Amino acid sequence: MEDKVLELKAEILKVLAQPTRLKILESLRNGEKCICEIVPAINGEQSNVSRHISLMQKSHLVTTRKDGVKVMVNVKDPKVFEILDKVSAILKNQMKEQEKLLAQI
Amino acid sequence: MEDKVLELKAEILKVLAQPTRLKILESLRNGEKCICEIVPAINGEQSNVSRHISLMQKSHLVTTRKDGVKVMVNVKDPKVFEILDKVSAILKNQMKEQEKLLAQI
DNA sequence: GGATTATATGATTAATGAATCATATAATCA
DNA sequence: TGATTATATGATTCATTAATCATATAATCC
Repeated sequence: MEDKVLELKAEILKVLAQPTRLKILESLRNGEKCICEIVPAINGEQSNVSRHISLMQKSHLVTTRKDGVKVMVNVKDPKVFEILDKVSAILKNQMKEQEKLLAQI
Repeated sequence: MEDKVLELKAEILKVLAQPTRLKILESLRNGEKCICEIVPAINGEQSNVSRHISLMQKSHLVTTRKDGVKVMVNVKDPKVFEILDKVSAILKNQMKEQEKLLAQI
């Protein structure tokens, strides 16, 4: 695979690879929310949440639209959630293996 | 979702979110390779490849076994490739949108 | 117009990570 | 044993990034 494509893929993954952004994305599973709803939902700081959403928008993982004073945020491609679910599945498998190892003690 | 779980998910994604590691993983799609094969396959530096593989092993994304002097590397969970494929799919969609925008000019 | 609410952003700090060079360890073979 | 091949690791450098505080912008309502 070409290097540029790999870098683009790495960039997308990098945006996903951050706990606060994962929290924000999880809070958007049920659809659009404004930033003012996301902040309390994830117990975050306004300026920090704003920056993270701006970053995710720049990398085209979320879309935003203005509704009066509010900025409504939505996850653009549901495949994002499929990726997060696959990561969960990998984590679960890892846990199972750990349990097996523990059982041998 | 609990914070600790989100951090674990972010850690897995962080391991994937690096071009050199993506290259290594892609080189392992067809199965086990020793580090000495991976280095030329991705046109990388020996010490760097060694470090990246060690890191992926610590986060349980690859397994390693010794075969004489060689260290054979394998991707542990094929779901990793499914994730990489989903990222590719997202990228392709993004490209398509860009083309649409360009066509409007 | 002034107050309020929602969002954005500059500046700073602290932490993390990738690459590289040099060198160390370790297994194999002649 | 000595040479060779494969891998690991310490030290360094450079770059990136998350969080936070303070403040700025911007829309809405009274």
